[in-house]
Amino acid sequence: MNDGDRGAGHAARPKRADARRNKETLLDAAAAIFVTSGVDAPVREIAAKAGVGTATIYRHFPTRADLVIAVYRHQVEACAEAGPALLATSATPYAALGRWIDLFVDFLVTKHGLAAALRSDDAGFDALHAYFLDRLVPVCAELLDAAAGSGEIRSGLEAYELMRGVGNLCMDNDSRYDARRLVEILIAGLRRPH
Amino acid sequence: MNDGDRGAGHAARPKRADARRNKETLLDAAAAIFVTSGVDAPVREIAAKAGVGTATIYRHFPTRADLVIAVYRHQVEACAEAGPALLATSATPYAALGRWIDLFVDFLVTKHGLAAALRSDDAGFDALHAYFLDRLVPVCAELLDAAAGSGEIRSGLEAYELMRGVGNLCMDNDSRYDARRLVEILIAGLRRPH
DNA sequence: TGCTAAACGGGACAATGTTCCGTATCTTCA
DNA sequence: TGAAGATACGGAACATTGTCCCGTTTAGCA
Repeated sequence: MNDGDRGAGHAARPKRADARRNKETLLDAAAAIFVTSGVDAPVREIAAKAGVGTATIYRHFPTRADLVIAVYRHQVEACAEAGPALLATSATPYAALGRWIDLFVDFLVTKHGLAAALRSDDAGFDALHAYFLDRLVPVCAELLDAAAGSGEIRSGLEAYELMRGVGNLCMDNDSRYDARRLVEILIAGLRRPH
Repeated sequence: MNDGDRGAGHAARPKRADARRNKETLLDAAAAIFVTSGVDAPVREIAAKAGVGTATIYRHFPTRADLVIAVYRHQVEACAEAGPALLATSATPYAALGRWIDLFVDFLVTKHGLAAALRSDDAGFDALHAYFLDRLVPVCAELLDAAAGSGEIRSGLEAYELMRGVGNLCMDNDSRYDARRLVEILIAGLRRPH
């Protein structure tokens, strides 16, 4: 789906060329700023970097969540698509689950403040929340179900809850804290006692 | 240690009675506001509830962390003191660890935003962070060491990291998320595979 | 009762999110 | 090619909140 069209069948008027250009510029600027200042960087900072007014940001991305989603969409999609692939190539479903969670963790820990935003019950982040849910929870559920089906893990934990827990464990940049290790322990805790 | 004295040996002039009174009033007001609006409630709101000016808050509690610590000091102390007691009365060190973590979770989940503040790398919360560390990490370390010594859990995880992980799992009020369950899985993940 | 230091309160300032409106620019159509 | 209308823009304006300052009040004491 391109920026110029409307997605649905009957094509309405395409957006103006300068608007499309600005949207691209904003995405690049936001991506750069997010790396240095996190996803909570001031709107003015992003606008300045892109060389546009603040209103332009709100016009293209009504909420901050929309901007965050747009910036990370590619990586989220890649993560989502990796799920079935891992399930097909790993020795056991549980191994696939572990590897997929690793991917998710890798994604989260490199994005300052993303996990915090994801957790936030601030209304402005609802869209972000919903997007991650729609895109990743079903993938996780598939892996979880497979691992439960093979008898490797206890059942009864919702994918939603697991994802949220992993996200919570990752929203921490402390130097004496290793999110990967904690997540690994959490996943180990899923194993059915035998 | 009372509010009127200086703690150390040579007693300087005690604080004025109205100052002590205001400090008490502020603590009560803050406790009430924290319940309804979380520990991030606006300074003005707390000041208004207590019927004092905003500057008075800063005078008594230079950072928000100081206020939060003062409000929850009793509960934190109680939690810290429960550690050795549980170790003495539980069937195994691992059981004691589990029960103590339960206490900690109970404390955290009932305080909106406390865990988030604890996690925050915002400089203003350094004191809060340090206090929790000083007071609770040693207790946790004792339980962890005991459980490792009895061979029930894998060793190699710092108490600091575990506490932080548990704290992270608890900073979530989502209705479809149960922090206790996730923490239970995490603790289960500590068990030495056998 | 009057003096002094402590404490107070509310306004001032700064940072940031959000919205509004006059202006500039693109697109279309003749 | 040159208006006309729709679209998008930019920055100022407003709201919220944390933080600090300063003139005023008050408690403690002689």
